[in-house]
Amino acid sequence: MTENKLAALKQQERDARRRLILDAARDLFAEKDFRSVTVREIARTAGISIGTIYNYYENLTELFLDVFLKSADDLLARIDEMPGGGRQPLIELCRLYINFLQENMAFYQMMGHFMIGGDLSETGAKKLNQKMRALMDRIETAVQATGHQPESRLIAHALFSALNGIMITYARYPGRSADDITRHTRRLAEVIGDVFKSYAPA
Amino acid sequence: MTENKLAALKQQERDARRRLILDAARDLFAEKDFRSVTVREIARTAGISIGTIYNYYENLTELFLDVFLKSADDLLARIDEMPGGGRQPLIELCRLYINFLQENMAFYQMMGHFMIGGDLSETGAKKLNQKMRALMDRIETAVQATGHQPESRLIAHALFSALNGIMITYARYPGRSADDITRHTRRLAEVIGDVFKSYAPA
Amino acid sequence: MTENKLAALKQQERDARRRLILDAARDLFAEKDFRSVTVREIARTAGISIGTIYNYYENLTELFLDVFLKSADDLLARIDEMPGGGRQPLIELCRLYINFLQENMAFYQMMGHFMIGGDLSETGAKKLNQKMRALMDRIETAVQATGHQPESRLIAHALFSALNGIMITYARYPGRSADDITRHTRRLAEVIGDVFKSYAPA
Amino acid sequence: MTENKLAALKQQERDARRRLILDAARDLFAEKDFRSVTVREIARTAGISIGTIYNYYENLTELFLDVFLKSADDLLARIDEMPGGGRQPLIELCRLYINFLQENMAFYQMMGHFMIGGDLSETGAKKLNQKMRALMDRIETAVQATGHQPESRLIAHALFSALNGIMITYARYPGRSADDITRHTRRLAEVIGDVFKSYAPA
DNA sequence: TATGAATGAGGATTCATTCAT
DNA sequence: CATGAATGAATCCTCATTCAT
Repeated sequence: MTENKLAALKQQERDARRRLILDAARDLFAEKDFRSVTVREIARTAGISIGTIYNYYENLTELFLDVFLKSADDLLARIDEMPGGGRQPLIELCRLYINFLQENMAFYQMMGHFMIGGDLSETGAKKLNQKMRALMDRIETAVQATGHQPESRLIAHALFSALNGIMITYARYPGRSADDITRHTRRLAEVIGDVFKSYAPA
Repeated sequence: MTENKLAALKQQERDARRRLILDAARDLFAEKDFRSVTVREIARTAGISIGTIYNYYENLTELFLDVFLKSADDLLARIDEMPGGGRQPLIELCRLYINFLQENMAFYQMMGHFMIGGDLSETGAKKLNQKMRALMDRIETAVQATGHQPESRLIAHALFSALNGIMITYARYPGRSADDITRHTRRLAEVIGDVFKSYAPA
Repeated sequence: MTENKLAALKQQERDARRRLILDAARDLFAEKDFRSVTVREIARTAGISIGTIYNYYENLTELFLDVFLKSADDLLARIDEMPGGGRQPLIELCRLYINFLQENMAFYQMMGHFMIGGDLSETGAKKLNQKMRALMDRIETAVQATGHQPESRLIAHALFSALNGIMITYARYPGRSADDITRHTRRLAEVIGDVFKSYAPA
Repeated sequence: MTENKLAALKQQERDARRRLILDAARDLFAEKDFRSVTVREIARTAGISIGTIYNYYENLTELFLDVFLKSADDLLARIDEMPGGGRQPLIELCRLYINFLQENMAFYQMMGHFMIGGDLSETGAKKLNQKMRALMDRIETAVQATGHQPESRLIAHALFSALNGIMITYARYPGRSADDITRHTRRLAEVIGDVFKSYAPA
């Protein structure tokens, strides 16, 4: 029993430090393109040494992937906590997602990155796909709630794309204030939500 | 007058070489992530020296921006050449744009890049914004053609975002064949076109 | 007395663990260049922790040296067990030595390493030299048995060198099968043995 | 014609700088194990930047190989310049080779290194083998001159091994003065030469 | 005494940019 | 104006060793 407790403590400490690294990375991703974040920076931000990072992650890619997965978990949790009583769940979901993206710029950056080239390991790719599917399930459910039974998956894909597109296009529109951008992207999210809600395929 | 001619000739030659560099860059962008393309590669592909590239462009960013701007010009030209007689101009536009993106992966990659971090110069940012506005004008026109007078600019933004989102999400979906992806992205473009076409704000 | 027994037991345990480390290192050396073997690998192979290794050895060099010394002991034992009745003891010795080297690649690698740069401590160097002298004694004895009384030490040196040279030159000749190499090195050992056996200085 | 001259000059300059790098590497190899020589050190010693080295060599291995090949050329040249009138060409050759090894410690270090693992490219391995064969040809010729017609190649291999072995065993015998070592290794070379000269297989 | 996470200097290599020719 | 060799800061990652538990 004592051993069990000790092991549990060790694991807790390990998790804590992993979290430290993760958060450091996230903080940096909020400031700039995640691709230009270096191990040195992460180490310095986390207040640990470079070598320690490699005790927790095989390489930078694995760390980046973990940030992505954890962010996806956060997102899924937020969706699942959404009050179900709202009368416009689709639009609510759009708002929620776009707010999330705005706070987690790196999430969609990584989505694009890993989708395209992102030298992922076999298992890494699997984890990624699993999260993506889980996310799509939530969206599809919301789409179905608007009355679309057939083609609901396809429409979910389209909606997901549309929301992502907002970020790539306007997330940091040069020359606009952060507030302006926030307001605009939210407005767009609502429009898109409304557009999809109203959609009734012939 | 002779001087003028000479100057004109010089300018022509200059333009020709600029084109050479541009095309070399584009060819390389078609093969891989534009961020991983090096000056050396561009020089080799263009059959000129590295130094020459720096005679035509201040730095790599300027070159990349120029590729983006020229691609935007191509896109605008294609849109303006679109046969106007079609009964579904909005859907046609969606198809055209998504086809364009698929052939010009670097275009949307750069859009994301410049929007987010892209260390652009003042003038560079201006040129970029101008092109984006021109593109948005075409989209707005198509949106208005479906009957939306008020809010047409906002809807245009939403549509544009939606189409871009398709690419970031599905352009190179891992594990799918190129054909599958092409088919799926086109299908999504049509769905989005249809969704927006059918939209009639309350 | 109890204390003595306890101390003896402790010592036994200590020796056992030392042996564990040693054997792990040897196993790894059989697979690859000893210079590329890491402490981590040794610890993992031995099934103990890194720290423990440093409880038994000051540093990696000391461990490597110990492997060398133990290998030398093995070699000496084999030589001393050689049936004395053979009529060609010199050639037998050559065969034995070359077989040993082939099974203990690390032995000759380390010989070269320690002879050249090998940052050995004072005591380390002493131990090394002592073993080398012991080995040379055996060779000299075999040389004398062929009739060479004067200069026998010098000839022993020459013979020893010659045999070592076989390994550095042909031990892993690229493009040859392991079998081919074994056959060739043995053939060379015999030639060298024969050459030295036949030698009668003017 | 002017162009030809210009090109020739360029090539000369290129060769000169290659030589600069090569010599820097050689100087460092004389001081310590070539495996522990770093790019930074070579660059500093040569008085150039790190990047420049990579303009002349794909990677460190290629540079090391080049040092080896150039050393081999030097050796072959020395052998071919050997006065042919000597009455003991075999012993002369042994002396020459051992002197060479003593001045070019890295040569036999690399021989061992490349023979064993030395991640050589296809072409690199070819060049290496070619030089080795050229060297062996010289030795075989000298062996034949002592009267051995049959088995001369095998004996040449044995002799070559034997000479190399001198270096690995005594080149830097710890605790001996450089002079002592030189004297001893030369003496051993002579013994080995004499042994092989006198050899008459049954 | 055993543990193994933390350390960080040091490794090879890359690449945008400069500048003498 | 074209050239392309030289530059060197910056990249990721490794690994012997230490030390608190």
